[in-house]
Amino acid sequence: MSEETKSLNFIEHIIEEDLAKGMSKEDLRFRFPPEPNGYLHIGHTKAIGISFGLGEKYNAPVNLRFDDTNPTKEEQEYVDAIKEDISWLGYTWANELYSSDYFQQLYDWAVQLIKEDKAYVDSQSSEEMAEQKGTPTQPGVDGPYRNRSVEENLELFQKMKDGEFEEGSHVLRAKIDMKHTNMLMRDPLMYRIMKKHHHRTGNDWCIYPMYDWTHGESDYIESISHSLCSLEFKPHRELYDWFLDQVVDTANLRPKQREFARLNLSYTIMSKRKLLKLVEDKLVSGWDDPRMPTISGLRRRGYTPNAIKKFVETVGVAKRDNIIDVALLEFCIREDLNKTAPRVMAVLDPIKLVITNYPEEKEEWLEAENNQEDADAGFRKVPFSRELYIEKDDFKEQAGSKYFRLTLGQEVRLKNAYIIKGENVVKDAAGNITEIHCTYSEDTSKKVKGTLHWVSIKHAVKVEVRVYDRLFMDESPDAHPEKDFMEFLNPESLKIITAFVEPSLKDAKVGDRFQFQRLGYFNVDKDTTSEKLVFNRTVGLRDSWTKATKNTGAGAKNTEQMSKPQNNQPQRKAIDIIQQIGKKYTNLPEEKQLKTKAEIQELAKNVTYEDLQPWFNTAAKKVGTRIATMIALGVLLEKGLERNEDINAFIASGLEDGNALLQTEAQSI
RNA sequence: UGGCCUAUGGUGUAACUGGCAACACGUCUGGUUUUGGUCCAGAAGAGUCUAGGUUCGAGCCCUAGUAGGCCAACCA
Repeated sequence: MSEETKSLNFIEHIIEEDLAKGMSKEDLRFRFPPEPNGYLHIGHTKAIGISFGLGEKYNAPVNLRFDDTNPTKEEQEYVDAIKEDISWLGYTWANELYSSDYFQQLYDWAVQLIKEDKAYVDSQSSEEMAEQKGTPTQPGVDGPYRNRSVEENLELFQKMKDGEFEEGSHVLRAKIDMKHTNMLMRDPLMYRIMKKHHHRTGNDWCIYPMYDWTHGESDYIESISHSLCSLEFKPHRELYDWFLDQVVDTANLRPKQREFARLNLSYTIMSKRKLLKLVEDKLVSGWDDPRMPTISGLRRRGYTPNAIKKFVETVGVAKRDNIIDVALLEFCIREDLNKTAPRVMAVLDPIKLVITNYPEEKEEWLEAENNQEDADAGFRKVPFSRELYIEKDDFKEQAGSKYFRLTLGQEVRLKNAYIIKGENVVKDAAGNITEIHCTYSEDTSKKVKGTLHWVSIKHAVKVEVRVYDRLFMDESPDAHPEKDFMEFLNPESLKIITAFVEPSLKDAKVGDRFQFQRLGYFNVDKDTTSEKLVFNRTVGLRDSWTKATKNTGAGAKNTEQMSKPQNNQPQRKAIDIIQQIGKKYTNLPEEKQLKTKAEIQELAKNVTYEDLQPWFNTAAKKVGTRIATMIALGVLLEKGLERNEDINAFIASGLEDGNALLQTEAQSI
């Protein structure tokens, strides 16, 4: 059984290499280390997907470790939310752990470092220390307390621990090198005094370790083989290794930190601080507002774990900064929901349709397929009667031939029901259409261009629908140094609509997902009460009609419909094709070279000197391109092109070139 | 005026040990369709940042440049 070989990302390559070099598969172990100071967002999903994905791939344990070394910011609420989000995504951690579990061990190691004269207590203000630290371009200088005796350091550190000092009066620093080119190595802080209650250790400690001192040692304690984090921690790696050097026993596994580029999404912000501001300023309803990029927001919006995982898998893992198009996220959720969401009919922007030849009191319950993508989804009944709602957009008094929907005199199909023909309209005094009158025919076998969704007015259920658009109108709202990201807020990111849905939806439960046919995917919001159903629009269907009309000047209504730059060229120029096929000329086997040469000569007949001339400056290294240019030049000269300085210089350079093929072509001219 | 990292279609990611640059999204055609959805078939779009070097052959190796990112919290 041959497995399909999927290409590996750079982290997987590193692991495979380690395995090849003798590391045992059983030693593989990963961790996801969130700080419980906010909610997880789609960006974290990438980190989660990488570490937990690796765990699944190699059948290795993955720890969930809360990095809780700063009691002023961290709260139990966030711990609970993070656990819920990871579970919801479908991942299982091997152990639930906390950096605070290791406070004693960390303290003991710190004492050991002091005894080895590798750490010292500094008693200056943070301003003084910052000054001595220098800048990225200027080395730092040693502070006055750097050479305290081991005994004094031990005593001071003990007193720090015992709570005898005020916050800010002393810190413990590693003694490394104040002139180091990496600023993180300029005697980094290991401990600060904080007389704060900690969500797990209570008031046991009044000194708390810093991230750098904590993280690598925690990895070591847990025997994490590969400690994966985002790119901005790259400079920390040197310090991570230095701290490890001080405590690692070579008999044990030594963790390895590797960094990948974090996920950025277009039209979205990921900073926890900025997301918090949206919550605090009440611009959104909370961390789980369906417009938020948080996992809880996406969940409430109707996204599925599968879609999110697929998305993370698709964006890949590399080391360069990226901005992923939200269209990819939308593709992933549509792809998933298309297969699973039951179809129903709902009218969001209703106009009354009267079927004049349908009896007043009659009603029929017609059979409707729940999901044609899923053979097991079954059927339901939908009520039909003389008076229906259809979408306003689905009718025009008169329209061009490209309009497939209802017009006067034309026939369209009502989904799951009959064929109707527009007859006339009723207007109010202002000239607005209030009713459309039509006649129906029971022959449903007819071929018609359009199919409309509808609901029977008598049976319809009135519901609230929340239609979301992107929160920001700029592709990267927080990438403008001159402008605040808040300036780009989209005032129309939420539209609350009263809509009518078919009665089968009456019993829908919070979280249930549906496709409102021809409109999009919707789910039942938690604000739903026994009185009122509330739906969120998860994402609209792909809509090539709106796309086509807006190009002809109908105008985009919202930012989702904003057109992207179109980059279509009617036809490629002959010279471009020549350069393309010429590029690999020297790599080709001889027979193919001949074929390619003939092709170039054929194409060259359509090339002007003005097209060709710029290619004379092609870098010497790009021999293939130069050969192609030389061949084409030959054709032009044969056609009667006059030689000039540029041409002669180009031929001369070809004659002198080290490449025999290029020489030959130059000689033949 | 330092150190580190990165550079491949519009976007994201591949390309094994150097061998005709591939996949997904997006875009555009056409077909099927009781969803202008899905599905199917196809197309356009890349001088692999620049200039040198090594090589029969470079996206990949070397050198120099350019551009972008990160680094000066008692945050993580």
